[in-house]
Amino acid sequence: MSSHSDLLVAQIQGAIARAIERGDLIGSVPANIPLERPKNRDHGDYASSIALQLAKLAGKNSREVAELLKKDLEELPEVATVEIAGPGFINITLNRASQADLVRTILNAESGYGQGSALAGVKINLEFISANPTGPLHLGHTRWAAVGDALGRVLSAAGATVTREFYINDRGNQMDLFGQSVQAAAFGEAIPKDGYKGEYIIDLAKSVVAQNPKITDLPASERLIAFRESAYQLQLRDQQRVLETFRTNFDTWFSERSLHDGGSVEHGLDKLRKQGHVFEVDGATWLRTTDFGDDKDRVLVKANGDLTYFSSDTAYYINKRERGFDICIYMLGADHHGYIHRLKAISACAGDNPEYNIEILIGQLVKIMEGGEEVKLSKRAGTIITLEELVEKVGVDAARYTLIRYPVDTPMVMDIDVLKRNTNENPVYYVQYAHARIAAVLRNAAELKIPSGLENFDPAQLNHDRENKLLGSLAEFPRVVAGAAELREPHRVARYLEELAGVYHGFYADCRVLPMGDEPITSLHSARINLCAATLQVLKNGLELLGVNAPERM
RNA sequence: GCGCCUGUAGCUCAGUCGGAUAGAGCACUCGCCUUCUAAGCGAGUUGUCGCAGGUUCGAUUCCUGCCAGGCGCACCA
Repeated sequence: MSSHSDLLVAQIQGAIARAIERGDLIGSVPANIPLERPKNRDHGDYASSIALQLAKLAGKNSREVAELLKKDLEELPEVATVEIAGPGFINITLNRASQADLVRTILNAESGYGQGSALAGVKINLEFISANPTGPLHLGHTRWAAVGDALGRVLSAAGATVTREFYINDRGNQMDLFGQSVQAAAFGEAIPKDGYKGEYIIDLAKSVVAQNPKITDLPASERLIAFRESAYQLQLRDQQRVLETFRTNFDTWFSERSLHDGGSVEHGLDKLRKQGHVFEVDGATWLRTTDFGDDKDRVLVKANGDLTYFSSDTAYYINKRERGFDICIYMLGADHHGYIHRLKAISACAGDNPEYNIEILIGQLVKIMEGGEEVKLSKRAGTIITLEELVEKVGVDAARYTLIRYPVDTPMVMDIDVLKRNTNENPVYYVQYAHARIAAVLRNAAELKIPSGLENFDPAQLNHDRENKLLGSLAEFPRVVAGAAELREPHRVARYLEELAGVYHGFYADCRVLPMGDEPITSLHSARINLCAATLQVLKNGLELLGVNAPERM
């Protein structure tokens, strides 16, 4: 993916090196050259403020420094003009035809356009949702289902090997309480206090009994376990089914129990002991997480011999690392932000680098508004609205897109009424509409038998301002994907697509693509059709990264 | 008390590495469909980037303090 920006950066670095050799500049060549696409079109296709940074060190006026670099840039065949503006900005305008050649790059790369290699060779474990198998997935899980899945796609696009993992919290008191609740429902008894309520418990009880009618005859001790285990399996399968319809697929469903049954917890404890961060007080076994920024030490084994949930966490982290993952990403809800320090401390206690091997992303809350009021009721779960209910209301595409388009560290409000609307207010339709519109143009072009292959593509034809702007946006895509992966922020892809859709609509309004009436067919028509096809490809690739459909017709 | 997150237009929000005149959508005003999807396009109006300092050529962005809001601080899971 060699882009114009890479080319320009390399040329600027070369120019600086030559200037240093001549003695015009002192110091070394900076590794990072600032190069941006200016908001203002008068500032060229690309602009760099490098001269302002170098001026200090060189003891020269920054405009003088810019002049030193100007000639070298002008030598590039791809560059049309170089201007020095303001305090010393270098504004670069590309040769139109060379910029239009991007269409060729995109159409040849197809779905590969936008893929990069920044994370090549890095094995990432991406853990998200990780709900208890004791009830339906609700709104909080839904945000992660959408964002986590999109992040997985974006990281893969950056070259990483990604494993999506769902940690099943299938151990502990909650499971027992769950079993008791389902059993009580089966016998029509009162749900134990602090037990699970909601219609789904009754449905589960019916399913469990239907599956195994003899369950009610079992002796009490066996019966409770049987209820718990059957209901667990049914509820887990229900979560899997719902996630599948939401287009969120996991590579690994990791059971907390398996950590204990497989000896991973003991193994983890051993490892931490060897690292020297385990101690005993009051009969309990502790991990000295305060050595690494936690505000208090944490108990691994209680005085009564029981293992804490925290012990599972440590064992799980160590297990992930031993499975070969370089980076373990945890996506947690806002109510778990207190876990950041202790999880980082686990990594440090295990002898890893907590700045690299472990990352914790915290997602803030989601609220749903409908008819001007907050929606809280859920028929199924009794309290909070479920993933399935949200999808029933607005569909998978709108739900996924809306959840992804905001940074996760800010609380968000989903307005159901807006999501049902098919207008500009609803960004998912805006982007999808652009895709469908282009698809229609290409269908018509094929029908008119206009030569449209790349062999008929003359980049020099594309010199309208709108075409130029569209090409500029298309060129940004690989950079946007790389940035989204690096910063773990898939919403950047969504925002980019909205901008691209807007730029396309502008082009469409001013640049007629197909011949009118009996107008003769020219190479401009062919060129524009190729530009449309390239835009279609980028919209499609972008939507694919979000797991949102790119419809051919709307 | 300690910790995490947030504060940008009337509303909902973008704005990685500090850059030129801080951007979208909605709302409001006005234009554009007898030929490619008007679910669209164009033009206009809207700001003490929470407050106060600091760092520097330059701060919405980085640092410190304060104010306001959300959330969390178990030998629960």
